[in-house]
Order: sequence, then structure tokens, then C-alpha cells
Amino acid sequence: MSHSGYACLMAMDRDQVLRDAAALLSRKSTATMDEVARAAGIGRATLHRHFAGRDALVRALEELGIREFEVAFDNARLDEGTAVDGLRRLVAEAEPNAELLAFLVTENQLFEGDQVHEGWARLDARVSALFRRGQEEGHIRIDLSPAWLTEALYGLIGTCAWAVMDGRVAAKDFQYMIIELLLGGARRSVEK
Amino acid sequence: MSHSGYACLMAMDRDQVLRDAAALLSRKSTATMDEVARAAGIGRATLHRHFAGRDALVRALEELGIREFEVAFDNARLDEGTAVDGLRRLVAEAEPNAELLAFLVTENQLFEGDQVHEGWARLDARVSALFRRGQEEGHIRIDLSPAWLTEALYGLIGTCAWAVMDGRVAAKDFQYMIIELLLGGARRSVEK
DNA sequence: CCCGAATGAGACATCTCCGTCTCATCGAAT
DNA sequence: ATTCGATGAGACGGAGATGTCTCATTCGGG
Repeated sequence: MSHSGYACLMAMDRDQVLRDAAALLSRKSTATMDEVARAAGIGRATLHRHFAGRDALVRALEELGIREFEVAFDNARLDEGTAVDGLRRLVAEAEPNAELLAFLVTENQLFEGDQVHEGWARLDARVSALFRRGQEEGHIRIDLSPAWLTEALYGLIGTCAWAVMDGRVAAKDFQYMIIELLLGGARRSVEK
Repeated sequence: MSHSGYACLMAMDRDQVLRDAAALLSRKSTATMDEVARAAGIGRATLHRHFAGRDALVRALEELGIREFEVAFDNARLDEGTAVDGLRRLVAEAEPNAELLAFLVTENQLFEGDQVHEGWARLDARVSALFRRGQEEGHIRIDLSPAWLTEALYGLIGTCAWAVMDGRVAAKDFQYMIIELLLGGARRSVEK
């Protein structure tokens, strides 16, 4: 039977369509379904066969994003080593889905009547816990709240993803630019 | 004659409408013209009397944003003192228009056929020059490109504006959170 | 007190986009 | 070569947003 092989191929295509859609929608949120389809290299009809409508597409983007980032978090093994090491691994794992994250962060439709999406809240909690652990270990400043550091991490990942898309930052520097700025800051060490 | 006084009042109303529109559109870019009008506390007809259409509204947002930030840059006196001091003043001056900046950064319609808006490019150049000067003075790390630092500054301002809107960060901490993270980073100094 | 400008609310036609449909074509498995 | 499923292109009606209009009301100046 060719069922399983087919389903897998479809799933990969589906995810790739979603990634292309995220890359476009994160920069032009008013893009037409036709534009989304073109950006993904498929026809509008095929796009509609995969996702019932625009709402369903956004829902699917949310679900894929949350799923991918939960996997990324697991792969980053945030509990091993120091929080700083975990953060480095997290950024590395997040890189392939950075455009997806950029879309999710800017698209506030994750909120359904002032209520945050459950999976998103779970991710927030994990990142916050990571920063809090870093503070308790003495490696992270305590005058910057975990909530802010979490938002800043998301923001910097999205910003850097856009900068790479626009050619302002080299793709190979993605992790370095984010981690070095987030951890070390722009100021040059005085004692140097 | 009541002409001049009237024009001034209108201009203030107009700018306030634009600010409200930016705050809404930066979080819900698909918002209806009616929603924009409600968010600004005016009727849809009045909104249309000020701005011919949605495109005109976005154009006006661009122009206001660029104008406000050029004023902010002037007020920040970027040439006086060290680049770091100039950066501090810049963030302080930018705070009142942070939501506007958040809209402009995420809304990529500043690009008209792969060509960046002229005024925006000018602002970019000023920020980049500021960071470059900081590097030459020895106060800013040279392994982080001015282009990336510029984007990161915009990104952090927008992110922090959203965090304040969502109640994740206290409004009074706005400048501190941005400046401290951007300059010093999250890592706690080792020699402490 | 009166007058004029600006506003808000609503009606209306128009237009764009959406969702669904059909049909011809393509590719892969048999 | 044949068949079956998926795809792309295009047509179609419908829904929602847009842009324009009118009209009653309000507000401020004369």
C-alpha cells in the first residue's frame, strides 16, 4: 500500500507550504490567499484543499509553530548544563523555524478573546523558567525580569530572521548575532 | 482669523488618530477601517475625511512615524557625548512613539517594489552611524555589525512596546529594559 | 441667539477577496 | 500503455469591506 508513504509526503509538503506562508504573512499580513499560494509555489485550489480557509491556515500555522518549538525545546535539553548553555542550544534549534516564530509573535490572533493559546502559554512558561534558573544560578541578571527576557528572545529571533531575509545579516551569523547580543549586549567590556 | 488655530487642532487630532491606528494595526493588521475608527474614538466617515482610504492611512502612518523619529533623533543630539549616551537619549525620545515604530517595523509595506522608503533609509543610516561611531570609540563591540544592532534596536523597542501593552512589562521600565538588555546583555558580569 | 463647520450614524453601490466548483493536465504506480 | 489521484487554471456566486453619499446633531465663534 502506498498510503503511509503518501501521507508522509503530503505532511512534508503541508509543512513546507506552512513555512512559506509564514515567511510571507509575517512580512505582509494582508496578503491574499492567492499570494500565499503563489509564495508556496502551488495553486490557490490546492491551498484550499489543504486548509479550509484563511482561519484554518492561521490555526495550522499556530499548531505547527507550537509543535515545532516544543520539539525544539526538547532537543535543546534545557535542563542539562547551565541555563546559558541551554539558551544557546535553544537558539540553534529554533533557527530552522525562525520565520514561523516571527509570524506567531507578530500575529496576535493567538489570543482568542483575551485568552492566550494554551500551547503558547506553555512555551512561555518554559522559557521563563529557563531564564529564572539562570538567575538563580547567578549567570543571568536579576534586574531584567524573566518575562521581559522571554519576549526579548522571541523579538530578537524574529528580528534577525527578517534581517536575514532582507540580506542585512548573513544567514550563517544568525545564532551568533542573537546569542551574543542577548547574553553579552552591545557594550564592549571595560576591562578589556 | 481662526484658520491657524484650527489647523493646529486638526493636526493634533490627526496625529492622535494615527497613533491609535498604529497601536491597533500593529497588533491586528487585518483590522477593518471601522475598527480603526472605533479605536481612535471617531466615526468611520470622519476617518475617511482625514484619510482617503486604507492606503492613504498607511502612507500617513509612514510619514508621521518618519517625521516623529527624525525629530526624536534631533532631540537626542546623537553627536554629543559618547555614542552610548546618545543611544540612551534616543531610546528615551523614541518611547512616546514606540507603538508607531512597532507598526512601521512589522509592516513591510514601507517597501515599494523592493525599494526602501527614502526617509526610512535615512533613519537607518543615522542609527547605523551612531553604532559605528560607538565602535570606533571603543565602547561598542565590533563583532556585531551596525546593521544588526540597528535592527535589534528597532526590534527591542517594538517588542517592549507590545510587552507593555500586554502588561508583561511595566511602562516605567520601558527605557531601562531596552537599554540595559541592548547594551549590557542578559549575562551577569563574571567579575562581580 | 444664530450660524457654520465638523462630526456620527447610517444607507447605498461597488469592489475585492473568499470559498466552491469544473475541467484539462500531469505524474506515478501498475 | 492505462488508470487513478493530485494539481493548476479558471469561472462563478456570495460575503464582507470599502468608498461615497445624505442627514440630523453638536460644538464653537460671532
